[in-house]
Amino acid sequence: MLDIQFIRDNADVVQEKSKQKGYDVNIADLLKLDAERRELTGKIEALRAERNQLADALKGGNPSQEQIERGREVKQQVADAEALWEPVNDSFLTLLKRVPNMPLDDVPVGASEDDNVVSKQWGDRPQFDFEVKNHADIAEARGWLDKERGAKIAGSRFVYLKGDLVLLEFALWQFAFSKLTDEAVLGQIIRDNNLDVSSKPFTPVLPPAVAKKAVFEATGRLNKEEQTYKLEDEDLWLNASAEHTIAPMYLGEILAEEDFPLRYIGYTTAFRREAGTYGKDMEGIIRLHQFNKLEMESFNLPEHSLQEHFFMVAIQEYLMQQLGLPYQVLTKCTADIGGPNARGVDIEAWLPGQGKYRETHTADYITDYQARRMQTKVRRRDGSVELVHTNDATAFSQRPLAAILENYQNADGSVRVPDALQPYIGGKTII
RNA sequence: GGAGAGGUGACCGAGUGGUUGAAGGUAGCAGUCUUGAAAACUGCCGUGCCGGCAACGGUACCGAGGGUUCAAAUCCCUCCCUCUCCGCCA
Repeated sequence: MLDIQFIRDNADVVQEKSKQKGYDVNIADLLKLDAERRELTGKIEALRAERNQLADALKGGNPSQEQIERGREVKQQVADAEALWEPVNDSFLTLLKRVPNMPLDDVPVGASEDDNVVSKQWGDRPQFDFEVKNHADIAEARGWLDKERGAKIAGSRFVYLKGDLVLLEFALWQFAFSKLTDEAVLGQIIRDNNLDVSSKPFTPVLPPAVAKKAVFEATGRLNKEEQTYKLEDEDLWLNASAEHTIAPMYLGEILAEEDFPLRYIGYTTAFRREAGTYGKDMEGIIRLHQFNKLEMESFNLPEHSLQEHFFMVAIQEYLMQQLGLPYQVLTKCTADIGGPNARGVDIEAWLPGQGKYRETHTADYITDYQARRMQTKVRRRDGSVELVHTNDATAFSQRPLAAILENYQNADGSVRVPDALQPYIGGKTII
């Protein structure tokens, strides 16, 4: 959520930029509620001050009947004032939370994902002298993907992944873990991209796969009920990304400046209901209800967070380059970056079997928007306290597996293993 | 699942109705001393919101939410969590 003081001081900008992101919020209404809330707060605090003074005067004990009567009277007045304040406060908070983060100036203004800007393309698309297949056909032919039995057990969009594809997936995780925990590798990425960030390695983490509703709400990620699975009879929701359970790790905490940046590389199985997307992107493993993902999440000092964002994108590119997968980088437009984001980048891998680029990575630049609700702060060396910045980005999901199958396919239906993954799959060169 | 103990500031830890926003200690910051450092000593040292240029004032917060009372960290209720022992189990 945004700082209300910032909204008061920049009402026009906030209104305009919210509109650019496609958010229908009325800043004038919000400020009216804000003023009303402040006025009522003032009244309540004045009454409380009176109550406290009264109690203070009676500290010795033995209050007179008259004093007790007066105390009751003030108490009732406080209660009445609070009853007026509460609905105003609720409306105020509801509206405030609805105001999206402000996009940076370099974010293209757009109305839909069609207005995202391709900022870079890398790699040569492979040429084939046979009819290329998509990853689903390749995988099903090899017995690596069983959708029918997955559906029998758990419903559509749940699958069995089997055989060498499973080994390839774990090779992908191991590959990423080993690079992101290697300070020398990170240092090289930083130098190659002229970045000004720490080379502190990422800490691997296996977070809880579920969280309480209040925690999900605090992350500001709108995990609407139609998108998120809930456990029956429990106040627990299944995560839709490791980010959802790693970001709130320091909920309500004040961290020491010298510990920054705090970098995590977390693995979870994620669950998404994907309501409203049936018939869209259904092939293979592209949009399943259950998938595995390795996610980068870091907590940063405000002055370092933008560089950290670029660093995460650079890491994503490095990983894709190591795999030899052609990709393009998208600077997402205002309509597509999402409410909490000030900037967003997608990476799309080339899928020859489909003849198009498909999203495999996202990088989110969130400033303090998420930290404000989570109340995750840093105590600076001078003793002052301020909100941290959070950054997150995909390291790998399972989608790059689809890209590997399609880009590295052979005429006989086998698949060459990218050089970078071979050490992590027992030295195999072909599966 | 059963029995018991407990959740207080960055950390440890006092505090069972009013003079406690909270003793004491650690860490941190500033200083004295020292060639320098350490030690010792002195002072400062929670967060949010409202008002104020500021000094400061008001208010809220002692796991969360309710309640009792003129007055709650302290009493009552519900929930969450942690620890110990027993049971069960990957």
